[in-house]
Amino acid sequence: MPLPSPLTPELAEAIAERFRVLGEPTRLRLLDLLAGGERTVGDLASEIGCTTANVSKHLALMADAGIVTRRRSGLHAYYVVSDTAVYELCGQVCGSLRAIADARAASLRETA
Amino acid sequence: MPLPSPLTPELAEAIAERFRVLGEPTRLRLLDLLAGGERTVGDLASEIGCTTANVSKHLALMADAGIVTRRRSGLHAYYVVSDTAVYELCGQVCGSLRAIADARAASLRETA
DNA sequence: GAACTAGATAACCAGATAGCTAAATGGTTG
DNA sequence: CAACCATTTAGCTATCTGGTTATCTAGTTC
Repeated sequence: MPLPSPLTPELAEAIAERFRVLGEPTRLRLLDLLAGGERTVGDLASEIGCTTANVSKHLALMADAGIVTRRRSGLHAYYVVSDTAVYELCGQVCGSLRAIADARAASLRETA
Repeated sequence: MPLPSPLTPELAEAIAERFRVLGEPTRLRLLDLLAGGERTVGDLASEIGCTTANVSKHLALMADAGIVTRRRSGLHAYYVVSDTAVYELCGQVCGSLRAIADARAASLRETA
């Protein structure tokens, strides 16, 4: 299933929206903590060091985006990552960052 | 080279920043147009339908991020994608979006 | 049902940013 | 060097959003 070319504004917006969800460090840290399995809001909040209200908002946003899902049990809400492709994305971005840093270091050397 | 766990705030910010660069539909459309090879600013601007000033700013931002590089020749500035991994990222995101849409459609059917 | 707890939501503020117009820069050509 | 051209930058506005505090909801326990 190839992408339309030129990319339509609508599809560009849909893809961009997903990137925006991932473009926030607190959310990436939450996803990282969730890599070990489901966790509660308060648990995540205390580990990250911010308010439960804030964490709840981030998780709700990611749930809307289809990245995490929620399971209620008693007083607690357990969140789990439903789209594990996000970890691949993060890994690939790290690869790019490393490659760019290396290239810049090399160009500094040859200019010197 | 594994990522540190838990993800440090600094690395989370670095990864998030790259996602933010991609989290803008106009930039994604520019990258799509650049998939065919290098193009000038005015060329890209007229194809997308916005001001050259705006396109120039977007391209400068992506150049800072190491995604595109610039080549000046006479009056023109030719931009080209230097980190082609961005196309992989977009493709993966499209895959996720499709999977999520399918899953939601399926859950609608079974609830009905 | 009253007190308590976990989580969600509302209202608000501060900072970031995409877009515009206008002005500046750098290169070319008469 | 003067006119011109493509690109960049500056200044501005409107919008969006991450974080906070305060309030509300829902489930538990006594």
